[in-house]
Amino acid sequence: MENKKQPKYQALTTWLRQEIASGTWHEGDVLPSEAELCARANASRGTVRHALAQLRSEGLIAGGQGKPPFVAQQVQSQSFTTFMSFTDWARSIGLEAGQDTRELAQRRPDAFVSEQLELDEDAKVVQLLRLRLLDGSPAMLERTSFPQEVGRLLFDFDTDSGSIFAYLREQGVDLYRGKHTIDAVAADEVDAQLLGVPVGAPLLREQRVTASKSGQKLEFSDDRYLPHLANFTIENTSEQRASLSRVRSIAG
Amino acid sequence: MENKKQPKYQALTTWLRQEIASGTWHEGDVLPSEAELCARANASRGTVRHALAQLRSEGLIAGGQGKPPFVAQQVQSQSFTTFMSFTDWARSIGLEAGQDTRELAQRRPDAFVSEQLELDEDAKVVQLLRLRLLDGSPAMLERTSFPQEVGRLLFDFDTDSGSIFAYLREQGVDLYRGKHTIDAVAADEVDAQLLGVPVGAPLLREQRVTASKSGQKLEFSDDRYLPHLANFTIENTSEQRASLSRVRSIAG
DNA sequence: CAGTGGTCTAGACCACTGG
DNA sequence: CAGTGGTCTAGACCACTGA
Repeated sequence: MENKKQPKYQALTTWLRQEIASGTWHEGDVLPSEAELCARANASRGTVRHALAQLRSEGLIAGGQGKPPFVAQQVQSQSFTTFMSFTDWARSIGLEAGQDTRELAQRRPDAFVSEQLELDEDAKVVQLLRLRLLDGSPAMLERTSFPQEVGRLLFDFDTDSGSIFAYLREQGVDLYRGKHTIDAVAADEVDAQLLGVPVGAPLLREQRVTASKSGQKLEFSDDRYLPHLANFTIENTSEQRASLSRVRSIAG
Repeated sequence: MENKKQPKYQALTTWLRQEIASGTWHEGDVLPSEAELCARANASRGTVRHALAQLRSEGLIAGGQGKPPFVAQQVQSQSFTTFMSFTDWARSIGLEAGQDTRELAQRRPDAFVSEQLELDEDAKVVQLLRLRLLDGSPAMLERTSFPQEVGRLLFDFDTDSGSIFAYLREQGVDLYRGKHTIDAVAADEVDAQLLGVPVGAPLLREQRVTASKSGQKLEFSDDRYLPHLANFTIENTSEQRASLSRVRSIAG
């Protein structure tokens, strides 16, 4: 038998997700009815509905009363991983992510960072200043702060080798939820020098706090993008809440 | 009896939402156990769990196995209307929206606007240039273009009186879905003069295409915010997709 | 240990869709 | 009309939490 840890409804969603991804059912195609899925999966209707509800919430399927569910038009929407990881994002748009670490230090944070991470006054953090590249060209500058329990893992990691997000997850760090604030900011001297723009040039800033499932703050980051290289898009309707994705800017 | 159209689980979510909003339970407080909610609502556990799942997906409550659910930190999340309408948004944060219409004109659009609205080459649009205020101070500059069928309604409307979004909906215009692109841009001369910042100052830009349920494009807008007055926030988790809101910036 | 939420079942009735 | 999904029930077993 397989890993019996995974609940049945999740096995079902995984199976359906794969079938859709692999093209067994295409956009607009009708899925098997709930009753038929029950039979195929040898599950009760509640379990099947639990699985379908999950796919519904991901926007993969749609459908209404009296009609079988169908494969929805693929919404421009990114998985948690793609949205949280610059490396994953770059790959998803067909570019290669690069990184140039300028500083990795342990120090006492300023009040703002300390507040974001909900740290004691005397707690130290590990701070990383890293230039991110797309196909070799500067695209974003990240200033990331980690509490010591998390940050110490970075001293055993080559921060020029790739995704810290992926590395920390491999190390068992429970990066579960992200809160992102997006605004615009003028480039300061450091931004200007590393990103190759004049001081005062507009940058697109994303400030992010990442926390564990239990709410413990694990990371704070201030990421500044060249606005002609990246932006954020959101779609919403009067029936659904917004879903978000970060996409490559159209030239201009 | 009441409207019996509303299902029981939804009545439950509504009730719980109100109790939380009205402060019966505060942030971090523990909610009644599922068993107790069953008793109080005279409902089965499945129904109660359906209601709780809804609140969970909205981020209102959290909690894990073996522990009762608790009220989570309030997620900033906005309805479609609040996100689409500056006027509604201002009200939701306790400020008064104002507007100063600088121009309302009918003309042939440039290629970019024409493409966004999916218009024929020779079609004209109604364009609006309007400064938006928060408590009397300039906060955002909007450049909005409407296809003629929609735009002509504006000539019967006082664009200095309030929400165009609300007005158009009253007129039966089916503003159903929005696609928003967020980036940063340097203030041009018009921006600079009306918003009271130097030319080249960073502005937070939201470009938005609004469409009907059937996909017809009804509006394109380029809105430029003073970045210290507004920003966008998004939350996501590894289980749920992102939800978005535009929030008032903390002073800085 | 008792109490909690997580999962699952089997069956029921209703509202809606399509032929 | 038959078939579909939407709602609801009653009961069961498990995994986890905290006293």
